[in-house]
Amino acid sequence: MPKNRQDLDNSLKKQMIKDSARNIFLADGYEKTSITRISKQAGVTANTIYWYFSGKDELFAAVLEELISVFVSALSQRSETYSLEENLLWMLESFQFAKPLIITVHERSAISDAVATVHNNFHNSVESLLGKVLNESGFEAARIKPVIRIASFVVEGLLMHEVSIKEKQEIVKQLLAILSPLRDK
Amino acid sequence: MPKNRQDLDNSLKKQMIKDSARNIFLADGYEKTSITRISKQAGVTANTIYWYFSGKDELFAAVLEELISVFVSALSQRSETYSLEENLLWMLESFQFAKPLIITVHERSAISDAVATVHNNFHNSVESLLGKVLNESGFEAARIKPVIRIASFVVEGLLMHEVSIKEKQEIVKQLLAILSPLRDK
DNA sequence: CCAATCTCTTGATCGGCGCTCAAGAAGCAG
DNA sequence: CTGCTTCTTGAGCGCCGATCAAGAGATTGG
Repeated sequence: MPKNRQDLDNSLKKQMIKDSARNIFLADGYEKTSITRISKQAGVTANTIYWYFSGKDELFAAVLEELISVFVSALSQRSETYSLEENLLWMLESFQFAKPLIITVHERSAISDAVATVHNNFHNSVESLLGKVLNESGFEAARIKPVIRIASFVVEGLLMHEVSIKEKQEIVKQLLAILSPLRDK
Repeated sequence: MPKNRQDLDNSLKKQMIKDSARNIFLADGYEKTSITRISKQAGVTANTIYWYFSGKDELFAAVLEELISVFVSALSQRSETYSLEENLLWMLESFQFAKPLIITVHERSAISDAVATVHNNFHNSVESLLGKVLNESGFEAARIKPVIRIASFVVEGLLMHEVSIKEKQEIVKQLLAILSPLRDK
Protein backbone atom coordinates (compact mmCIF):
# COMPACT_ATOMS: atom_id res chain seq x y z
CA MET A 1 0.00 0.00 0.00
CA PRO A 2 1.74 3.15 -1.19
CA LYS A 3 1.75 6.15 1.07
CA ASN A 4 0.20 9.48 0.33
CA ARG A 5 2.48 11.97 -1.24
CA GLN A 6 1.79 14.27 1.65
CA ASP A 7 -1.08 13.68 3.99
CA LEU A 8 -0.81 17.27 4.98
CA ASP A 9 -1.15 18.55 1.47
CA ASN A 10 -4.24 16.46 0.99
CA SER A 11 -6.23 17.67 3.96
CA LEU A 12 -4.88 21.16 3.48
CA LYS A 13 -6.19 21.46 -0.04
CA LYS A 14 -9.45 19.93 0.96
CA GLN A 15 -9.73 22.57 3.65
CA MET A 16 -8.95 25.32 1.17
CA ILE A 17 -11.74 24.14 -1.05
CA LYS A 18 -14.13 24.04 1.87
CA ASP A 19 -13.10 27.55 2.91
CA SER A 20 -13.66 28.96 -0.55
CA ALA A 21 -16.97 27.16 -0.81
CA ARG A 22 -18.12 28.45 2.56
CA ASN A 23 -17.31 32.04 1.67
CA ILE A 24 -19.15 31.98 -1.64
CA PHE A 25 -22.07 29.90 -0.40
CA LEU A 26 -22.64 32.37 2.43
CA ALA A 27 -22.25 35.38 0.18
CA ASP A 28 -24.32 34.30 -2.80
CA GLY A 29 -26.32 31.24 -1.79
CA TYR A 30 -26.17 27.66 -3.00
CA GLU A 31 -27.73 28.00 -6.42
CA LYS A 32 -25.76 30.98 -7.59
CA THR A 33 -22.49 29.42 -6.49
CA SER A 34 -20.96 27.28 -9.19
CA ILE A 35 -18.27 24.67 -8.73
CA THR A 36 -16.16 26.55 -11.24
CA ARG A 37 -16.30 29.72 -9.17
CA ILE A 38 -15.35 27.90 -6.00
CA SER A 39 -12.48 26.20 -7.78
CA LYS A 40 -11.10 29.47 -9.10
CA GLN A 41 -11.07 31.05 -5.66
CA ALA A 42 -9.38 27.95 -4.29
CA GLY A 43 -6.77 28.07 -7.05
CA VAL A 44 -7.62 24.74 -8.61
CA THR A 45 -9.71 23.52 -11.52
CA ALA A 46 -13.28 22.41 -11.16
CA ASN A 47 -12.34 18.79 -11.67
CA THR A 48 -10.07 18.80 -8.67
CA ILE A 49 -13.06 19.56 -6.49
CA TYR A 50 -14.72 16.43 -7.85
CA TRP A 51 -11.75 14.42 -6.73
CA TYR A 52 -12.17 15.57 -3.12
CA PHE A 53 -15.95 15.69 -3.07
CA SER A 54 -18.31 13.47 -4.98
CA GLY A 55 -20.60 16.34 -5.92
CA LYS A 56 -21.83 19.82 -5.12
CA ASP A 57 -24.21 18.58 -2.44
CA GLU A 58 -21.45 16.67 -0.66
CA LEU A 59 -19.26 19.75 -0.67
CA PHE A 60 -22.17 21.75 0.65
CA ALA A 61 -22.77 19.17 3.37
CA ALA A 62 -19.11 19.32 4.39
CA VAL A 63 -19.28 23.11 4.65
CA LEU A 64 -22.46 22.87 6.71
CA GLU A 65 -20.88 20.34 9.01
CA GLU A 66 -18.12 22.76 9.88
CA LEU A 67 -20.44 25.69 10.43
CA ILE A 68 -22.77 23.61 12.55
CA SER A 69 -19.95 22.14 14.60
CA VAL A 70 -18.74 25.59 15.57
CA PHE A 71 -22.25 26.74 16.33
CA VAL A 72 -23.25 23.73 18.42
CA SER A 73 -20.14 23.80 20.59
CA ALA A 74 -20.62 27.52 21.18
CA LEU A 75 -24.24 26.98 22.12
CA SER A 76 -23.28 24.06 24.32
CA GLN A 77 -20.92 26.26 26.30
CA ARG A 78 -23.39 29.12 26.51
CA SER A 79 -26.17 26.90 27.80
CA GLU A 80 -24.29 26.40 31.04
CA THR A 81 -24.04 30.05 31.92
CA TYR A 82 -26.71 31.97 30.02
CA SER A 83 -30.47 31.94 30.35
CA LEU A 84 -32.77 30.32 27.85
CA GLU A 85 -33.92 33.71 26.65
CA GLU A 86 -30.40 34.96 26.10
CA ASN A 87 -29.48 31.84 24.19
CA LEU A 88 -32.58 32.00 22.06
CA LEU A 89 -31.85 35.57 21.07
CA TRP A 90 -28.22 34.71 20.51
CA MET A 91 -29.21 31.87 18.19
CA LEU A 92 -31.46 34.12 16.15
CA GLU A 93 -28.77 36.74 15.98
CA SER A 94 -25.84 34.51 15.12
CA PHE A 95 -27.74 32.60 12.49
CA GLN A 96 -28.82 35.67 10.63
CA PHE A 97 -25.76 35.60 8.41
CA ALA A 98 -26.56 32.08 7.23
CA LYS A 99 -30.19 32.81 6.49
CA PRO A 100 -30.19 31.84 2.80
CA LEU A 101 -28.43 28.60 3.61
CA ILE A 102 -31.06 27.58 6.14
CA ILE A 103 -33.67 27.43 3.44
CA THR A 104 -31.26 25.62 1.18
CA VAL A 105 -30.57 22.96 3.78
CA HIS A 106 -34.19 21.93 3.67
CA GLU A 107 -34.33 22.00 -0.08
CA ARG A 108 -31.21 19.90 -0.59
CA SER A 109 -32.11 17.50 2.22
CA ALA A 110 -34.91 16.24 0.04
CA ILE A 111 -32.41 15.43 -2.69
CA SER A 112 -29.10 14.67 -1.03
CA ASP A 113 -28.57 12.10 1.71
CA ALA A 114 -25.38 13.85 2.75
CA VAL A 115 -27.16 17.13 3.42
CA ALA A 116 -30.08 15.35 5.07
CA THR A 117 -27.76 13.60 7.49
CA VAL A 118 -26.04 16.81 8.52
CA HIS A 119 -29.40 18.48 8.88
CA ASN A 120 -30.75 15.72 11.11
CA ASN A 121 -27.66 15.70 13.28
CA PHE A 122 -28.01 19.42 13.77
CA HIS A 123 -31.62 19.15 14.89
CA ASN A 124 -30.74 16.32 17.24
CA SER A 125 -27.85 18.23 18.79
CA VAL A 126 -29.73 21.44 19.40
CA GLU A 127 -32.90 19.74 20.53
CA SER A 128 -31.14 17.44 22.98
CA LEU A 129 -29.39 20.47 24.40
CA LEU A 130 -32.70 22.26 24.85
CA GLY A 131 -34.16 19.08 26.28
CA LYS A 132 -31.58 19.01 29.02
CA VAL A 133 -32.30 22.63 29.92
CA LEU A 134 -36.03 22.04 30.07
CA ASN A 135 -35.58 18.90 32.09
CA GLU A 136 -33.50 20.69 34.68
CA SER A 137 -36.02 23.50 34.88
CA GLY A 138 -38.68 21.05 36.05
CA PHE A 139 -40.67 21.01 32.83
CA GLU A 140 -43.32 18.33 32.62
CA ALA A 141 -41.43 15.41 31.09
CA ALA A 142 -44.15 14.18 28.75
CA ARG A 143 -44.48 17.54 27.09
CA ILE A 144 -40.79 18.18 26.58
CA LYS A 145 -40.36 16.48 23.22
CA PRO A 146 -43.23 18.08 21.31
CA VAL A 147 -42.60 21.48 22.85
CA ILE A 148 -38.97 21.33 21.83
CA ARG A 149 -40.04 20.56 18.31
CA ILE A 150 -42.33 23.57 18.37
CA ALA A 151 -39.51 25.78 19.58
CA SER A 152 -37.27 24.42 16.86
CA PHE A 153 -39.87 25.12 14.17
CA VAL A 154 -40.46 28.63 15.47
CA VAL A 155 -36.76 29.44 15.42
CA GLU A 156 -36.50 28.15 11.88
CA GLY A 157 -39.59 30.09 10.90
CA LEU A 158 -38.14 33.28 12.32
CA LEU A 159 -34.96 32.75 10.36
CA MET A 160 -36.73 31.90 7.13
CA HIS A 161 -39.23 34.74 7.04
CA GLU A 162 -38.93 38.48 7.00
CA VAL A 163 -40.17 39.48 10.45
CA SER A 164 -39.95 42.96 11.95
CA ILE A 165 -37.90 43.38 15.09
CA LYS A 166 -40.94 44.24 17.14
CA GLU A 167 -42.86 41.19 15.96
CA LYS A 168 -39.84 39.02 16.53
CA GLN A 169 -39.61 40.17 20.12
CA GLU A 170 -43.27 39.40 20.72
CA ILE A 171 -42.91 35.95 19.21
CA VAL A 172 -39.85 35.18 21.32
CA LYS A 173 -41.73 36.35 24.39
CA GLN A 174 -44.61 33.99 23.65
CA LEU A 175 -42.24 31.18 22.86
CA LEU A 176 -40.49 31.65 26.20
CA ALA A 177 -43.86 31.49 27.93
CA ILE A 178 -44.47 28.17 26.20
CA LEU A 179 -41.09 26.92 27.35
CA SER A 180 -41.66 28.05 30.92
CA PRO A 181 -42.50 25.34 33.49
CA LEU A 182 -44.84 27.81 35.18
CA ARG A 183 -47.39 27.04 32.52
CA ASP A 184 -48.29 23.84 34.32
CA LYS A 185 -49.94 25.59 37.21
CA MET B 1 -55.74 48.84 -30.99
CA PRO B 2 -56.06 45.53 -32.79
CA LYS B 3 -58.07 42.79 -31.20
CA ASN B 4 -56.76 39.46 -30.08
CA ARG B 5 -57.08 36.72 -32.60
CA GLN B 6 -59.13 34.86 -30.05
CA ASP B 7 -59.22 35.95 -26.46
CA LEU B 8 -60.39 32.50 -25.60
CA ASP B 9 -57.48 30.82 -27.26
CA ASN B 10 -55.08 33.02 -25.39
CA SER B 11 -56.29 32.35 -21.88
CA LEU B 12 -56.96 28.73 -22.78
CA LYS B 13 -53.41 28.07 -23.85
CA LYS B 14 -52.10 29.93 -20.86
CA GLN B 15 -54.22 27.69 -18.69
CA MET B 16 -52.94 24.59 -20.46
CA ILE B 17 -49.39 25.63 -19.74
CA LYS B 18 -50.23 26.26 -16.10
CA ASP B 19 -51.92 22.86 -15.86
CA SER B 20 -48.95 21.04 -17.31
CA ALA B 21 -46.59 22.99 -15.09
CA ARG B 22 -48.63 22.23 -11.99
CA ASN B 23 -48.67 18.51 -12.71
CA ILE B 24 -44.95 18.24 -13.26
CA PHE B 25 -43.99 20.62 -10.47
CA LEU B 26 -46.04 18.60 -8.02
CA ALA B 27 -44.71 15.29 -9.29
CA ASP B 28 -41.02 16.09 -9.60
CA GLY B 29 -40.40 19.38 -7.79
CA TYR B 30 -39.28 22.74 -9.08
CA GLU B 31 -35.67 22.05 -9.86
CA LYS B 32 -36.17 18.84 -11.77
CA THR B 33 -38.93 20.35 -13.87
CA SER B 34 -37.59 22.00 -16.99
CA ILE B 35 -39.41 24.49 -19.16
CA THR B 36 -38.88 22.18 -22.10
CA ARG B 37 -40.63 19.32 -20.36
CA ILE B 38 -43.58 21.49 -19.41
CA SER B 39 -43.81 22.78 -22.96
CA LYS B 40 -43.84 19.28 -24.43
CA GLN B 41 -46.66 18.16 -22.18
CA ALA B 42 -48.58 21.31 -23.06
CA GLY B 43 -48.00 20.69 -26.76
CA VAL B 44 -46.02 23.83 -27.47
CA THR B 45 -42.39 24.79 -27.73
CA ALA B 46 -40.39 26.13 -24.83
CA ASN B 47 -40.33 29.60 -26.34
CA THR B 48 -44.08 29.82 -26.32
CA ILE B 49 -44.01 29.54 -22.56
CA TYR B 50 -41.70 32.51 -22.46
CA TRP B 51 -44.27 34.49 -24.38
CA TYR B 52 -46.93 33.85 -21.73
CA PHE B 53 -44.66 33.98 -18.69
CA SER B 54 -41.57 36.08 -18.27
CA GLY B 55 -39.61 33.25 -16.66
CA LYS B 56 -39.74 29.99 -14.77
CA ASP B 57 -40.30 31.70 -11.45
CA GLU B 58 -43.25 33.67 -12.77
CA LEU B 59 -44.81 30.48 -14.13
CA PHE B 60 -44.20 28.85 -10.79
CA ALA B 61 -45.80 31.79 -9.01
CA ALA B 62 -48.85 31.55 -11.26
CA VAL B 63 -49.22 27.86 -10.49
CA LEU B 64 -48.87 28.56 -6.78
CA GLU B 65 -51.48 31.27 -6.96
CA GLU B 66 -54.02 28.82 -8.31
CA LEU B 67 -53.23 26.12 -5.76
CA ILE B 68 -53.34 28.62 -2.93
CA SER B 69 -56.56 30.17 -4.11
CA VAL B 70 -58.30 26.81 -4.04
CA PHE B 71 -56.84 25.99 -0.67
CA VAL B 72 -57.67 29.30 0.98
CA SER B 73 -61.28 29.33 -0.15
CA ALA B 74 -61.71 25.76 1.07
CA LEU B 75 -60.21 26.63 4.41
CA SER B 76 -62.32 29.75 4.60
CA GLN B 77 -65.47 27.69 4.21
CA ARG B 78 -64.33 25.04 6.65
CA SER B 79 -63.48 27.58 9.34
CA GLU B 80 -67.16 28.40 9.74
CA THR B 81 -68.24 24.88 10.56
CA TYR B 82 -65.25 22.89 11.76
CA SER B 83 -63.22 23.19 14.92
CA LEU B 84 -59.74 24.62 15.03
CA GLU B 85 -58.31 21.19 15.66
CA GLU B 86 -60.10 19.65 12.71
CA ASN B 87 -58.97 22.42 10.43
CA LEU B 88 -55.40 22.17 11.62
CA LEU B 89 -55.29 18.47 10.91
CA TRP B 90 -57.01 19.02 7.59
CA MET B 91 -54.39 21.59 6.62
CA LEU B 92 -51.56 19.25 7.45
CA GLU B 93 -53.24 16.45 5.57
CA SER B 94 -54.22 18.35 2.45
CA PHE B 95 -50.85 20.02 2.12
CA GLN B 96 -48.94 16.80 2.25
CA PHE B 97 -49.06 16.38 -1.52
CA ALA B 98 -47.40 19.74 -2.04
CA LYS B 99 -44.65 19.18 0.48
CA PRO B 100 -41.68 19.63 -1.86
CA LEU B 101 -43.18 22.83 -3.18
CA ILE B 102 -43.50 24.34 0.29
CA ILE B 103 -39.77 24.28 0.69
CA THR B 104 -39.33 25.63 -2.81
CA VAL B 105 -41.62 28.56 -2.14
CA HIS B 106 -39.25 29.78 0.54
CA GLU B 107 -36.22 29.20 -1.60
CA ARG B 108 -37.58 31.04 -4.63
CA SER B 109 -39.07 33.84 -2.54
CA ALA B 110 -35.56 34.96 -1.81
CA ILE B 111 -34.87 35.25 -5.52
CA SER B 112 -38.14 36.03 -7.24
CA ASP B 113 -40.45 38.90 -6.33
CA ALA B 114 -43.35 37.12 -8.00
CA VAL B 115 -43.02 34.06 -5.78
CA ALA B 116 -42.40 36.23 -2.70
CA THR B 117 -45.61 38.14 -3.31
CA VAL B 118 -47.69 35.00 -3.64
CA HIS B 119 -46.05 33.60 -0.55
CA ASN B 120 -46.78 36.72 1.49
CA ASN B 121 -50.39 36.83 0.35
CA PHE B 122 -50.81 33.25 1.40
CA HIS B 123 -49.47 33.88 4.88
CA ASN B 124 -51.67 36.94 5.23
CA SER B 125 -54.79 35.07 4.12
CA VAL B 126 -54.33 32.10 6.40
CA GLU B 127 -53.17 34.14 9.36
CA SER B 128 -56.03 36.62 9.14
CA LEU B 129 -58.42 33.69 9.02
CA LEU B 130 -56.89 32.20 12.12
CA GLY B 131 -56.88 35.63 13.71
CA LYS B 132 -60.64 35.88 13.32
CA VAL B 133 -61.14 32.47 14.88
CA LEU B 134 -58.93 33.29 17.86
CA ASN B 135 -60.59 36.64 18.30
CA GLU B 136 -64.03 35.08 18.45
CA SER B 137 -62.81 32.48 20.94
CA GLY B 138 -61.97 35.22 23.42
CA PHE B 139 -58.21 34.98 23.03
CA GLU B 140 -56.25 37.77 24.65
CA ALA B 141 -56.01 40.33 21.87
CA ALA B 142 -52.42 41.42 22.45
CA ARG B 143 -51.13 37.89 22.13
CA ILE B 144 -53.04 36.96 19.00
CA LYS B 145 -50.54 38.18 16.43
CA PRO B 146 -47.38 36.54 17.77
CA VAL B 147 -49.22 33.33 18.62
CA ILE B 148 -50.62 33.11 15.12
CA ARG B 149 -47.14 33.48 13.74
CA ILE B 150 -45.98 30.67 15.99
CA ALA B 151 -48.80 28.46 14.78
CA SER B 152 -47.94 29.30 11.21
CA PHE B 153 -44.28 28.42 11.73
CA VAL B 154 -45.16 25.15 13.43
CA VAL B 155 -47.44 24.10 10.58
CA GLU B 156 -44.72 24.92 8.09
CA GLY B 157 -42.20 23.05 10.20
CA LEU B 158 -44.40 19.98 10.32
CA LEU B 159 -44.76 20.07 6.56
CA MET B 160 -41.08 20.59 5.90
CA HIS B 161 -39.66 17.93 8.20
CA GLU B 162 -40.04 14.20 8.44
CA VAL B 163 -42.08 13.75 11.61
CA SER B 164 -43.60 10.48 12.78
CA ILE B 165 -47.37 10.34 13.10
CA LYS B 166 -47.19 9.95 16.85
CA GLU B 167 -44.89 12.93 17.25
CA LYS B 168 -47.04 14.96 14.94
CA GLN B 169 -50.09 14.27 17.08
CA GLU B 170 -48.26 15.35 20.20
CA ILE B 171 -47.09 18.55 18.57
CA VAL B 172 -50.57 19.38 17.32
CA LYS B 173 -51.92 18.76 20.81
CA GLN B 174 -49.42 21.17 22.33
CA LEU B 175 -50.06 23.70 19.61
CA LEU B 176 -53.78 23.57 20.29
CA ALA B 177 -53.09 24.16 23.97
CA ILE B 178 -51.14 27.25 22.98
CA LEU B 179 -54.03 28.43 20.85
CA SER B 180 -56.57 27.82 23.58
CA PRO B 181 -57.90 30.89 25.43
CA LEU B 182 -57.98 28.81 28.60
CA ARG B 183 -54.26 29.38 28.91
CA ASP B 184 -54.88 32.86 30.25
CA LYS B 185 -56.28 31.65 33.53
C1' DC C 1 -58.03 45.68 -51.25
C1' DC C 2 -53.75 46.32 -49.41
C1' DA C 3 -50.30 47.57 -46.43
C1' DA C 4 -49.52 48.11 -41.58
C1' DT C 5 -49.90 46.39 -37.09
C1' DC C 6 -50.45 43.43 -33.46
C1' DT C 7 -50.58 38.56 -31.50
C1' DC C 8 -48.52 34.49 -31.24
C1' DT C 9 -45.09 30.66 -32.50
C1' DT C 10 -40.90 28.87 -33.73
C1' DG C 11 -35.81 27.32 -34.86
C1' DA C 12 -31.44 28.64 -33.81
C1' DT C 13 -28.46 29.91 -30.53
C1' DC C 14 -26.17 31.55 -26.17
C1' DG C 15 -23.49 31.13 -21.95
C1' DG C 16 -23.42 28.47 -18.11
C1' DC C 17 -24.34 24.55 -15.28
C1' DG C 18 -23.04 19.87 -12.82
C1' DC C 19 -20.59 16.22 -13.99
C1' DT C 20 -17.68 12.48 -16.55
C1' DC C 21 -13.80 10.66 -19.02
C1' DA C 22 -9.34 9.68 -20.47
C1' DA C 23 -4.70 11.15 -20.16
C1' DG C 24 -0.93 12.08 -17.71
C1' DA C 25 2.20 14.11 -13.96
C1' DA C 26 4.19 13.19 -9.37
C1' DG C 27 5.41 10.45 -5.72
C1' DC C 28 6.45 5.84 -3.53
C1' DA C 29 7.22 0.47 -3.43
C1' DG C 30 9.08 -3.74 -4.97
C1' DC D 1 13.45 0.66 -13.66
C1' DT D 2 8.63 -0.87 -13.23
C1' DG D 3 4.32 -0.77 -11.53
C1' DC D 4 0.92 1.24 -8.49
C1' DT D 5 -1.45 4.90 -6.26
C1' DT D 6 -2.55 9.78 -5.63
C1' DC D 7 -3.72 13.81 -7.53
C1' DT D 8 -4.60 17.26 -11.49
C1' DT D 9 -6.12 18.62 -15.75
C1' DG D 10 -8.25 19.73 -20.65
C1' DA D 11 -11.86 18.32 -23.33
C1' DG D 12 -16.33 17.38 -23.71
C1' DC D 13 -21.34 15.73 -22.63
C1' DG D 14 -26.18 16.68 -22.05
C1' DC D 15 -29.09 19.82 -20.17
C1' DC D 16 -30.62 24.09 -18.36
C1' DG D 17 -33.02 28.92 -18.46
C1' DA D 18 -33.25 32.45 -21.42
C1' DT D 19 -32.79 35.49 -25.76
C1' DC D 20 -33.21 36.82 -30.55
C1' DA D 21 -34.68 37.40 -35.01
C1' DA D 22 -37.84 35.73 -38.31
C1' DG D 23 -42.15 35.03 -39.68
C1' DA D 24 -47.12 33.23 -39.83
C1' DG D 25 -51.82 34.59 -39.13
C1' DA D 26 -55.56 37.61 -37.94
C1' DT D 27 -57.24 42.26 -37.71
C1' DT D 28 -57.14 46.91 -38.58
C1' DG D 29 -57.07 51.74 -40.74
C1' DG D 30 -56.73 54.06 -45.02
